[in-house]
Amino acid sequence: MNKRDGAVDELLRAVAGGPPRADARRNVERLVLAARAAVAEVGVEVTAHEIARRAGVGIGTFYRRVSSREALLEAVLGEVLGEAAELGGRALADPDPWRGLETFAAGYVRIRAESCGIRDAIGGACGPGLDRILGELRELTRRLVERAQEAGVVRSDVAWQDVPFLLAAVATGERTMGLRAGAEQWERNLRIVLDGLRAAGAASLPGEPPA
Amino acid sequence: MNKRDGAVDELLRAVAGGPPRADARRNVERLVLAARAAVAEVGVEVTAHEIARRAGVGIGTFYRRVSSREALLEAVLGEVLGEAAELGGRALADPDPWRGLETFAAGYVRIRAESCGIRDAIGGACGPGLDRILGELRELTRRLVERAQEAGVVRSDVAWQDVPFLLAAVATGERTMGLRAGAEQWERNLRIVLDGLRAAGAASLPGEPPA
Amino acid sequence: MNKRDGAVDELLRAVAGGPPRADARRNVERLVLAARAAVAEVGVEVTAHEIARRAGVGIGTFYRRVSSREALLEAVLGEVLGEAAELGGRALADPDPWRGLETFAAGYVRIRAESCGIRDAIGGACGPGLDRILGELRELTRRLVERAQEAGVVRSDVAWQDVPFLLAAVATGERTMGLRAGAEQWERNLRIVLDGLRAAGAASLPGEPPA
Amino acid sequence: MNKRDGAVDELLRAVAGGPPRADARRNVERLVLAARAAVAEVGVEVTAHEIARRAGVGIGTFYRRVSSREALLEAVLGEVLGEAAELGGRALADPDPWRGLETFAAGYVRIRAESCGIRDAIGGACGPGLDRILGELRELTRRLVERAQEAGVVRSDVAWQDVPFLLAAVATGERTMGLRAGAEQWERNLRIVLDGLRAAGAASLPGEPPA
DNA sequence: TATGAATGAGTTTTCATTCAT
DNA sequence: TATGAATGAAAACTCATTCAT
Repeated sequence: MNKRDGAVDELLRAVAGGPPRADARRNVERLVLAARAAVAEVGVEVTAHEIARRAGVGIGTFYRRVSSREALLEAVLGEVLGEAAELGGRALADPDPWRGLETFAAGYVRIRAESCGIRDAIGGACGPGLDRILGELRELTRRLVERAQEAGVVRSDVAWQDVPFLLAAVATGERTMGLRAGAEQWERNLRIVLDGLRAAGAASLPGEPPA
Repeated sequence: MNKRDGAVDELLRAVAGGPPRADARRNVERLVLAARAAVAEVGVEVTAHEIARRAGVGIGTFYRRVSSREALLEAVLGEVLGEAAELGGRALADPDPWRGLETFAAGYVRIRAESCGIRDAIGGACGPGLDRILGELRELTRRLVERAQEAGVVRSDVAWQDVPFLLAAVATGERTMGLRAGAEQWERNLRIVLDGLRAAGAASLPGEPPA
Repeated sequence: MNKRDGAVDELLRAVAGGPPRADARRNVERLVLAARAAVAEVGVEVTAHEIARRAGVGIGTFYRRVSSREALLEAVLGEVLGEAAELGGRALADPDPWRGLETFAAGYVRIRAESCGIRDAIGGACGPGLDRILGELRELTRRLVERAQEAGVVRSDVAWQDVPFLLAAVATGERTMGLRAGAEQWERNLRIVLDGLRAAGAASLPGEPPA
Repeated sequence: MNKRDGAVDELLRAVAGGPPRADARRNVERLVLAARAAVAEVGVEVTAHEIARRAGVGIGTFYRRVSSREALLEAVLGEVLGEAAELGGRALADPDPWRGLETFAAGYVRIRAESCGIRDAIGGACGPGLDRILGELRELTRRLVERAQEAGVVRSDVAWQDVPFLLAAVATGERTMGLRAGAEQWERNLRIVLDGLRAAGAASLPGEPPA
């Protein structure tokens, strides 16, 4: 049972009392996978029936395993965040503080963009199931940013809490102001943001860092 | 009748032949106002009934005045964009190219944030009613950015088309990674982005600018 | 005020106390005319607004003059029936009993077909406003048929009350069984029916004539 | 599963992949039955809710089983036409050409009258689901009429395509010209029409037969 | 008086969720 | 247990009719 199964386990625990049967686990896995693909393809508004169909299970099984459509989406989110945390761990292992931050930023943005529809929900009013992974992710972000600041490659007026918001911002929608984004638009955005984060920055930031 | 009534007029024109009656105009205004507030509060998915209720009119009046829920949202968008364009004009009148861009950026982000729910739709598949105002806005953005580049205060590897995407990104959601944004979060984001846009930037941007 | 204004007068009487003003009468006439054209064009399901628009009056005037959409359709019906009765009178003046019946039949079918949508309602649950004209029409039919029977050109086992039903049927819909009717289909139908009515007929009719 | 279940099967096939469950089939049958009765009673304009109520199912089941109100009406039509075609087959098996035609005519009119509201739609712009059965019905009609003409018992100036229109005409409404039809009115009408179709007929028909 | 603005019940349809098979 | 049938509360939108201007 690797780290990324956390979301699946969460769901299984929520229902059963005894140890989950093998087929139950398989169905939950299928549902999470199908939901992720479906969200990526048609957006967060996918219907429960559509997800069940893609997972190859009946709608009855869907609700027996998942308790609600929203709970499943939360589980998908948990998976995505788990991947982001893994990535954060690897980034922290990079001896170069700036490169580590850069790597994490790029990966985080990409992962987030892939689960495009749910991104609005990320960090939103999530159930307690996501608290642990979110906490982990915050801790990783804090360490990556502070290490980079100590190394003098990130300006010191930035708080580590600013970074999640900045990264959340990078993956914009397909279109704005009547313009259509190319495939690399978010990479261009990220470059600007990272350049803005470098030590060079002069004026101090307004307001307080988020809590 | 000031410029910002454009959207209201648009809707009135779509239905009646003669000059619109006072009460009709009042109701359209109420509807646009209510829709804007409702979208800001509960998101683009507000129901027609809810908007009608907030505007204090019957559902029949809603559809008589507005033809469809989507048309009303488009009108709200038109209003928001109109305000942004006004702001852009004033920014271009500022003799300092950097300050002009900065002013526009801050205002644009604020205006956009106020109509938060529709922001995803901005620039999306809008009806022709918005084409004119979007074109105007693009032209303003182009002139503001190119003027700043000619003055050497914005890095030259940025395309003016990047700027709308960067600004669209700045006003992030309330929460991310379990953190809650303070009221000035978008201002902090904007500062970083603007610093990233300054001439100092070294590496050239990847990919192609959006069309 | 000729005979065909009966329907208009009916409506005027239903509302006003004193003698109807000239413009009131003009508006009712317009409404009946517009309703007739509208029904012929788009069917009985025309909306009140559409009729008002075609008549060039407001919807308020519509209801002030007409009391209800249904009442207006009934008035149209009254007009149509009035024309049919006029025709019946002329047919009775024809010295040839068979030719008289034939003329009436053809005209009645044509008139009925023109007000195609309301034909289902003809004779249906009409208000008392139509009773007089319907009675007149029945009397004319009776005399035409009985005169022809006395002259030996219509079989005697037919009751005059059968004829309205036979004629009502002749103007069929545009399509049936996947076939499309030509413009003269009802004339072909009528010819068959008239031939069936001729004295030649052998077997007596089943059941009782309608009351 | 007899022939008359064709319409039910059609609807079931449209939704499910595997073999339909017993309760699903029961509900479709109920819906088709209820729709048929409802149409006969209140006309084609019956609401989906009303049909569902009569069938004793929820509105959700209505749409799960039937896809749309119109599709259900088409299915009802299909059933009716199926019954007519069966009857036509039996009529063709009758060695007496005239009696065969007579039998078919009577049955067709009766069947049609039962689904009185949809009769306007018969042959109208139907979906492809009805094309086959309509074609079958046309072919039967053609053979019945031509056989009778060859036997010299139907006048030769009639085209077989006239017959569907004539039969469509026989089943008139309940009331016309203020008269109320007795139960056998359509039988009386049919007798006249059939007598008109007999070989005796003199004058040739006007216009062209329908295509 | 004529106008047309406002009304809201009613229509078709969708979809999250429950429950019988 | 897995299935998919059934449910019904909305949602968008229409239209006959009333009422303020």
